[in-house]
Amino acid sequence: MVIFSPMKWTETLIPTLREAPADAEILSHKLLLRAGLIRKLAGGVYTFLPAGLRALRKVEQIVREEMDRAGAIEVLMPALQPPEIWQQSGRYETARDVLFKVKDSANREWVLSPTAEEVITGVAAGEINSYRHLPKNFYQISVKFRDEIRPRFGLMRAREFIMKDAYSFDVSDEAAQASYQKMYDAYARIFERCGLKAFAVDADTGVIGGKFSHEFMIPAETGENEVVFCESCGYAANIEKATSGVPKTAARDAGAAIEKFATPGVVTIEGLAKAPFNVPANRQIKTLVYMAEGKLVIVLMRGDDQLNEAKFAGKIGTTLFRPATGDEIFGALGAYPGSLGAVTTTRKGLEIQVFADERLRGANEMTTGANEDGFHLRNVSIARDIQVSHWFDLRTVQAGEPCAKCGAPLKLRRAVEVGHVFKLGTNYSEKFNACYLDEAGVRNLAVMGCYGIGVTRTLQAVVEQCNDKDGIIWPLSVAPYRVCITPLNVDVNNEAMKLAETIYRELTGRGVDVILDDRDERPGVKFKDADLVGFPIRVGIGEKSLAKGEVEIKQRGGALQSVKINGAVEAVMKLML
RNA sequence: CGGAGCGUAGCUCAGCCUGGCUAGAGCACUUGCUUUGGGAGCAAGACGUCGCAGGUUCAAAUCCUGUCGCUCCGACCA
Repeated sequence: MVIFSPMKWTETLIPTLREAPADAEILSHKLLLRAGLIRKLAGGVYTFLPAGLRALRKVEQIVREEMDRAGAIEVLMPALQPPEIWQQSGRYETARDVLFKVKDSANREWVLSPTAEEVITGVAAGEINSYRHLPKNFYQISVKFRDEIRPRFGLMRAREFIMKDAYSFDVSDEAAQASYQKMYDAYARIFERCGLKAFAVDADTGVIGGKFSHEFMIPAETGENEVVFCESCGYAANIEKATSGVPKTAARDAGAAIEKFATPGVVTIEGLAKAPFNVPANRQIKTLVYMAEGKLVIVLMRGDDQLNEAKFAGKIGTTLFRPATGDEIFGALGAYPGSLGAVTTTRKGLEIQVFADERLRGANEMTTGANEDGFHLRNVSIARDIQVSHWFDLRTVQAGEPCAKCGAPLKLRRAVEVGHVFKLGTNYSEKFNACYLDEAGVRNLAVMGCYGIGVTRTLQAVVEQCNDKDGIIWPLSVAPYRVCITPLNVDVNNEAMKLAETIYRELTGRGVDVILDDRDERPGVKFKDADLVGFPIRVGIGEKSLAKGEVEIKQRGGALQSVKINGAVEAVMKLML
């Protein structure tokens, strides 16, 4: 249990700023800087100053308590990891974009841990041999490193950050499901205790792999995720994963022969939708060409739909793809983007795989590119004219589409991802040979789950959600100090200061973490700073209230109440229940 | 990785276009006086290799080249 010692303001360091540094963009980032909680060392790399560290430790402690309560056991794994284990899992390649690598003086390469499946599965493989040892769930709270393409928004997307990661090992799928549910429930409690309104959504498993996953999201306009949700039945999913009940493209009277027509200079869906062509976007087939692990692939979407790259990555089994260049496309198909199509007779490279979105299945009388610059084809029937290798749901859901479950219109909102739970299955167990002997003496692979919480990101999410024009409004649970005592005169012989010291000692004696603002500053400065830093409860002691035998107690963002001096401590305690 | 913008005092910024003497303001900091219930006033003071490296020039914060860093947008729709 962490002990939170009391503190006098002049003895710690809380360097508040009137103005936010110019490189902070979003509110929570500005507030963390202005309130003197963090300072930037480099892009995506931050120092936690004393008050910021206290808030961080409180978030960590909540996480720790809930992990322990859920039966997880704490470990600490190295941040410095040999690249061999990353090669063994295959993630040296698949996660190479985010892996930080360093070299030692012997020129040997090391990986700075962005997560620890490789290490913990190795431990499990070595140390867990029997069903009697299972289930086990290991967690750690530690610094992680990710070579983010673009760090931003302070702690929200950092190169170095603190993450709680947990890894469960079970004897069976059912048992793993129970472990997953325990973590899911623990996460809900953690975010609630942090004062956050979090909700869980179906999510893509991404580079980590695995069977399915849920993300815990905090609604925020500045969030980097888009979430699809249904207010009627409760369906919620990350846009990368979301599906809807949109109808397939209507089939019309078939039979008309394909007809090539000139479309000089028209290279966009919008262009073809305008006069003189007037082909609505939903009667067009969009032909996308990607280069995936050295091979070209064609993706067909309806003209008014957007390809969802996360879904696509899941279907082709790699994230290592990019849009093909104009020259690559011309070489294979004989036309540049804007005039492309997958009609069999016009395709040159028949070995190219064609992925098509389900919404196009059965569509006819469609228009698409002719693989000849300046020409398109009309009356295209997918079934008749295009060889589709794979049909998948590849489209991005849009707001207002009917919910696949209940039909109510879906909504979209932005959110910050603060936690992610994965049902992994046996991917990593296989690669690291994490096996156990069951009761019959048969060798089985352990079934895994993994679970992450961005601790530093969660802290900033609290700030993003809890603030007003004056500054942060910390929930009691994670406030750097719960109570700030503000004597308006700090002379040691002054009655206000004497009373402040008394209340400070009494609250401290009752285990309350309290800060005494003993700075010799004008009242306005102290009030402004207390509001900015965001202490939940402020006890004001000045001559005016002293004359009435009272002190003032103010909840941050709430009303001010005057209480008799001898009832002050009780009144404060009552506010913390 | 591509594009755009920005690097001048601890913070916010001006000065740069149109080169010119000891480089400025506000806030913060130090000292003194006054003030003291919501970011005080006056006075004095300290704080800068103008991101770095080249170049042009009699002369560079200012112009040119390179480089590093920071921020934003994008990295996708044919």
